[in-house]
Amino acid sequence: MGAVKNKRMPRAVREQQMLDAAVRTFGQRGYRAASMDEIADLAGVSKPLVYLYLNSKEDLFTACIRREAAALTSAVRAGVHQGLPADRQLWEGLRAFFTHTAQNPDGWAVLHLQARTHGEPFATEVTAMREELVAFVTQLIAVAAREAHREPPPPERAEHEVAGLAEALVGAAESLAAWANTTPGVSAKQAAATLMNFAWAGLGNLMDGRAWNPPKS
Amino acid sequence: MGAVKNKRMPRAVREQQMLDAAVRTFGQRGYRAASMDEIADLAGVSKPLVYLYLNSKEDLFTACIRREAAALTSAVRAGVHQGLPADRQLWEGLRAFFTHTAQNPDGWAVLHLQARTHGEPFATEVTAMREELVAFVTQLIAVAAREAHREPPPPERAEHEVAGLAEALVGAAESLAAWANTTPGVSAKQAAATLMNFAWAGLGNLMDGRAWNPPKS
Amino acid sequence: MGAVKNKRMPRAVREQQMLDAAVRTFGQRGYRAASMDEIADLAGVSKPLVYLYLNSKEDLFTACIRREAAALTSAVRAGVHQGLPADRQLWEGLRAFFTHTAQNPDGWAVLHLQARTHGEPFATEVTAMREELVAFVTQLIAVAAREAHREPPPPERAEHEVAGLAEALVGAAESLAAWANTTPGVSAKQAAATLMNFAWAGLGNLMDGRAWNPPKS
Amino acid sequence: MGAVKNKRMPRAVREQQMLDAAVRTFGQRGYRAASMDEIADLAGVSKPLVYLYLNSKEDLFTACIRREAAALTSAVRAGVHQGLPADRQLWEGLRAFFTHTAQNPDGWAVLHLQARTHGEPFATEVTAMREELVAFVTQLIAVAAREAHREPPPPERAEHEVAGLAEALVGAAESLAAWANTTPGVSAKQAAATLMNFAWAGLGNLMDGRAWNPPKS
DNA sequence: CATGAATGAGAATTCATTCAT
DNA sequence: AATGAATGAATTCTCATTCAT
Repeated sequence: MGAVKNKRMPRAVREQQMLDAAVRTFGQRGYRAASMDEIADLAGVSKPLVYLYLNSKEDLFTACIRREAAALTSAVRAGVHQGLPADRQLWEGLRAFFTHTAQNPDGWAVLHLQARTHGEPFATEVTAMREELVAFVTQLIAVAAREAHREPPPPERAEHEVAGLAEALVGAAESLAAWANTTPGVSAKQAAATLMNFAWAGLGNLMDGRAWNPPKS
Repeated sequence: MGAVKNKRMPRAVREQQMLDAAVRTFGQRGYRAASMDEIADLAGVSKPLVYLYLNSKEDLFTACIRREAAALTSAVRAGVHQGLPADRQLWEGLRAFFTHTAQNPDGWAVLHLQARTHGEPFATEVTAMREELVAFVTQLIAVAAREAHREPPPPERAEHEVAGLAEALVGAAESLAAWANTTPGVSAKQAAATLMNFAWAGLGNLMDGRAWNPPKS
Repeated sequence: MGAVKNKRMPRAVREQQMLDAAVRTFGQRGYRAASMDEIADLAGVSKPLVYLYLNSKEDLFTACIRREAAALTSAVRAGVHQGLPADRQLWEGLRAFFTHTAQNPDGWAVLHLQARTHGEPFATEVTAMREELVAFVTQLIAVAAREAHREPPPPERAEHEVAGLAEALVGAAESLAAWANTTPGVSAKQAAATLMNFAWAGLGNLMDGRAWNPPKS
Repeated sequence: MGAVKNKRMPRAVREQQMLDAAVRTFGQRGYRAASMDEIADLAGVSKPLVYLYLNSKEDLFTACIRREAAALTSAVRAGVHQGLPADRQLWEGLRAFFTHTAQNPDGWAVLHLQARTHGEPFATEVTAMREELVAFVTQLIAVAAREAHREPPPPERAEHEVAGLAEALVGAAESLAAWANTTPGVSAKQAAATLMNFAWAGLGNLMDGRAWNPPKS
């Protein structure tokens, strides 16, 4: 069982305990495999109470997604200090992102794996967060362009490219994180640096129009 | 329902029909949410036949993973022609990758999302495929370095850097593919181009020693 | 259907109802042929409740065995009054045994037939009860020998002979009980008398050294 | 797999192979737990052939019972030589019985455990065999009475008593056999002698009217 | 605020049995 | 004489969800 079975706690506290238990369970077992029984047990309450506060499994999962998404985006925002040069801002953002996800593996699993793997009510929830992060990167690019005294790329063209870039970055980051964790002699910081390098060069090229051009065929 | 109704087919054929149905169902619903009933229905056979040929849900899922992994790696291999310059080879590989995943969205969902989201028997299956792709990319990077007549960096340092790059590239490709599949208006070729651009610049920079260096803090 | 319909009973009560239904069903149909559906119906509850309280078919069967074994051994013990002469004690024990098995034919079928017919988790359960009965009989035989003021045979030889007799007696009682239960016109008392007669004569002969000796061949 | 998969054998041979496999499987797994698949496999034939020759699981089981019952009764008859004194005949009969059942544990399990544990079509089958054995013992008692120049007990009274005795004997024999098998220092022959003693003394008493009488209570 | 008691609906898996060849 | 292909009908077990207190 999880928390000590304290009787009579204010609702807000109980709800957080439930969400803690739910995030942990969903993250480790997956949405379908997680059972309300296990979650209630882990939270140290009875099942009916979970239903009373959070309505249904679907709603509970949604609540998890929202809480974890909010936590992640604020962690990233909190890590970045306006006024720094753009590359430094990107670096700090990446670092905050990696730190937070590493410290909340279950929350990250919920956001990245479970929420995307289980159909429509949930995928939409994550999209909001994703868009927020993309917006943040987009803005950084604008800043970088200004610093370089260059015109930012026309928004239309940029949109897809930046979104794709964000996807690529997250995927690369995940891969690198897993790889760094399992390869001796590679530190998290080194992995982050590799990624930053990768990203910064790519960004630079894109903004300069110095693109690699596909052959005709 | 899927195949034309029923009637006495040789085992090999039936098995493929079942795998087709299973990949589709697993890819769309997820491992847990997919029911053997639905799969059997979609394959146009009765459930017992599915069990007779493929033993269990777990085995069926594993068979799906293996088939799709094999299909993907051969598609990539088939796309690449030895003898071309390295950038061209990378481009062809990426294109083959994105094309294949775009044409087999369910298969890709099985490999990228479902197999990784559902515990141990399955995650290991995908690892093999992943390693094959990483090895392929690693080798391409080596070729590229040779072509550029540049001095290879001291082996120790290089090894990790190249491996990290390969990991990052594959991870980025995986994420991008999923994104391209679910984002209307993004073609496989565009996705490939985005990534290629991104990657090539990063590769170039790194090989030139023009690396971005993390601040001290 | 068994109990009066349904409605909110304390767990202990429900569990006994379930065990009643299970013993009846297992005893009549056999372990494999009995279905959890039928048991739940007979108990007047839904299947999930049976699983909630008793875990699995195997556990349910084990619980039946234990309950019936305990009931039988206490019935036998309760029937015997210390201080009586040995033949009288044996007689009371046998009577209690046959009476109890006659009144609980399903329980006896579970113990004697089903538990022994269905593999390892169960056979072991019955062994404990059996050993208790054998110990009880063994001790009675010793008492009888003392009462007869006869020289006990040299311990080494005696030990095996007494143990063998006790085994034989218990086995005979077990078979007779099953037979009496299924043969009309045979009362528990008659069965007990037949066996007592049989046993007492054999015991007397053996203790007098009037043994039947196998031919050489 | 059992027999080498010989093609094209005459029906009679195949049938015996099937019955061999069936007896083994039924004896070890029990009637319900034995699957036609396993039996067919063990016999080295396809399932449809089993159905072609033996119709159904029920019929197959019945055929097993009949074959094993016949084998057991003829073994006992063959062991006994008319003309010997009655005690000697009983001894030989017991010996033949123990020998045969020890050498055919699966067949004996089918007859003694499975057939009696699984409802009506089968129980009746065994009854025939049982009656034959009881008749054999009854006749021996008559012989013994004649030898002792005593009147045999009036048939009516005898019937139940003798049947009960037969039951008790079988039960005792089984117990002893199991006990002898698991207790070091006890040979099968000793066990048989213990039983013979037990039985012979009991028989003598019964025929003499020297019965142990239950108290009034 | 909190829970013990209870269930409808569905999940995976197995099995005896039949057809068409 | 023999079999590969196929299924209807159970069976065990799980789960999200609700009452009554």
